[in-house]
Amino acid sequence: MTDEVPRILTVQRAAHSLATPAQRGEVEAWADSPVALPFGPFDPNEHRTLELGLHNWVEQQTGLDLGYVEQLYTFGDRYRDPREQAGGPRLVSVGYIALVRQVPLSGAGEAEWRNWYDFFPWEDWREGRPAIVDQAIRPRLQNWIGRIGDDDERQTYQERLSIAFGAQSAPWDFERVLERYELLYEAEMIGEALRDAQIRAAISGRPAPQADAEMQATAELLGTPMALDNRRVLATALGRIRGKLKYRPVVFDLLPPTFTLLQLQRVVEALGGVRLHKQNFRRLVINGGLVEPTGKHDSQSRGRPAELFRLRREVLSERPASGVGLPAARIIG
Amino acid sequence: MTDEVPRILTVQRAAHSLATPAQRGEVEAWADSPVALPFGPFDPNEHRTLELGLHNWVEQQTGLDLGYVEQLYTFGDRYRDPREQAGGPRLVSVGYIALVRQVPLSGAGEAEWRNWYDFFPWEDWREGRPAIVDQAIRPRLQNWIGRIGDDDERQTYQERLSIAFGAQSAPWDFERVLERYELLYEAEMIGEALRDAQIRAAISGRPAPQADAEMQATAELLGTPMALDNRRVLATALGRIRGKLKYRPVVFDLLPPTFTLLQLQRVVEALGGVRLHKQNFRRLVINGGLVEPTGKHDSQSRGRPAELFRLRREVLSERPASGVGLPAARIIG
DNA sequence: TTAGATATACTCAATTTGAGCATATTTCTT
DNA sequence: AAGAAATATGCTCAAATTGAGTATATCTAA
Repeated sequence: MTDEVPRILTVQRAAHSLATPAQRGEVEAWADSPVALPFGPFDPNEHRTLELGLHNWVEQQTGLDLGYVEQLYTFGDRYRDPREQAGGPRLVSVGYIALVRQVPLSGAGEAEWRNWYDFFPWEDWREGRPAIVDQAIRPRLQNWIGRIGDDDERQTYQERLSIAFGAQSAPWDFERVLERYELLYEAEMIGEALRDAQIRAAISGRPAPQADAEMQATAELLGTPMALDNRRVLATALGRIRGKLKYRPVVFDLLPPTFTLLQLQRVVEALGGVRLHKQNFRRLVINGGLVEPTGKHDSQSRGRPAELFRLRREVLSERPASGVGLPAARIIG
Repeated sequence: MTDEVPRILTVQRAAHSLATPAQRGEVEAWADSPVALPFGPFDPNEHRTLELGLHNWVEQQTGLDLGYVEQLYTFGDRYRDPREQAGGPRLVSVGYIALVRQVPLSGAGEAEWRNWYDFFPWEDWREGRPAIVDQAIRPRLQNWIGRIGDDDERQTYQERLSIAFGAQSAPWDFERVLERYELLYEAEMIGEALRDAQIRAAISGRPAPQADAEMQATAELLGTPMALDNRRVLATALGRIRGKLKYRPVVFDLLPPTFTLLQLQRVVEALGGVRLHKQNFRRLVINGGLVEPTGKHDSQSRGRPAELFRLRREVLSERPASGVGLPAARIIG
């Protein structure tokens, strides 16, 4: 994070592809986005574990020394790379999440820190409900669903819309980042969807579908495209992090060893995409035993100096919180 | 589940291995357990997605038609199969969880339902704290850690012990199934650890380490071994399910369409490995809007007939629960 | 010197949780 | 037929947590 902006590390998409060189020439014209998540091959001879391989090429591409990482998801669908050949090899990617403090970058990948809400402008509610939701997303999705012929199918999509983007009955669920992205992709409102349709057409020799100016404009409203399905991967990651926020002390990797409570709150807010009630937030983290005061004070700020806190190491071994769902139900014994 | 026993589906381990036939002959003597999780190859030509591949071979091996499945984790460490060759191919497995009602089995895999606490006897606290924890596990682990020479390393293991198996400061955390399994494996208290040590020795030509009678006895106390690292995979799954239990309505796949609240409670208890307070559990699921009454009653039971409930479909779209960790902190706006 | 900004303390009602008691409706035993 | 045992369900009540403020403290900038 810098200031209040949560950032992800991107690299320039190297010219790698599963397609044959011939196809590549033909298809490369459909400008794939050069913005990619850091990625690299897994070499079973070199690396004892997937995680060690990860550390290795992240270091090479970005100069970054990762600490704690966590496996995210394994992506193996056909045509993740739309240039993939039927009958050819499959691109299977094992995604990992690492939370690190922002540091200067080096390495071979032309790495860059980017505001992750550039990729999901509808996910940041810190300044209130984003206008884009009601002005562009909902009406267009509703329109697209309305045009579905089959009754059952339309019904299903209608329900997915309510779940993903909320409704009277269901509030906006900040964790459903992936569901939202997938709906937008299926409705071809996302840049990648237009691009992939073009590529598929080019490869199969069909005439390229025409994306009209309005579709293009919508796609531009809906954030920066990424290479391949990287934005989908990123959506999965954001959802996962938001979920974890609730029950694991996960944000401290993004903070210096000592920090003020407002700094902590700002990080949580940035990841969650919401504003929190300040006094109650303090009470929660202090009474919850997550942090302990250092006695020192921050001098840089505008008003009354804030006390510096540190993470209570013991938290990692104590039960961090017991959630509210099913068996928060009292355990007997 | 049958009655109060949670079960997993196992198959007979087919004679598959990454080792060469020559090595296989040599090593097959170290009787690998025939108890395995259902598994199968992924064929990118056949299957559009990993998940479709999964459905396919599960059907073949067990005759089971899976509904909802969820990706668990991808396992790619070297020597997951201890017969693996240095420089040879790597066995990478993408694990999935499916929750299904118990049905009769068919298929080619000689599938069987087995009590999952047969594999983790220390995880079932429904009849109180299992004696095995204090009589066998803790003292032996403590002893093993005590013999570690390096001070820092011993300290680290001591902390892992507290986190995994609890201590004065930290209570037993029912979700840390994997941490517990890994400690036991590292301490060579688990059957698989003894077996893998033997196999590694045989392959490298070193003299086989002698597991004395006491180690053998301990290993037998600590549950049924499985093929390869399947028990580790299973530990990961159990931990994941227990985590999900808290904030997602995940148990209903294990119940008939209508059920009594006690049935529901028994399922939750079986997965969680704990007993719950009955009246409060009712209040939680009813007031939480998870279930709704059908008006019908169960007639089979001993005492007063229990009302039959069903899952409220709407729950799937509503916020299921908002957890307690960090930003249960009130959202402003 | 004061306005503005920020931090922190404290209050109070509403809600949720933990623990239990009481009552209702069955079947089983004698 | 009369309990006894088992199960389901309703209800209470104190303790803890949460939601939403108000009040006060301590700094910087003008």
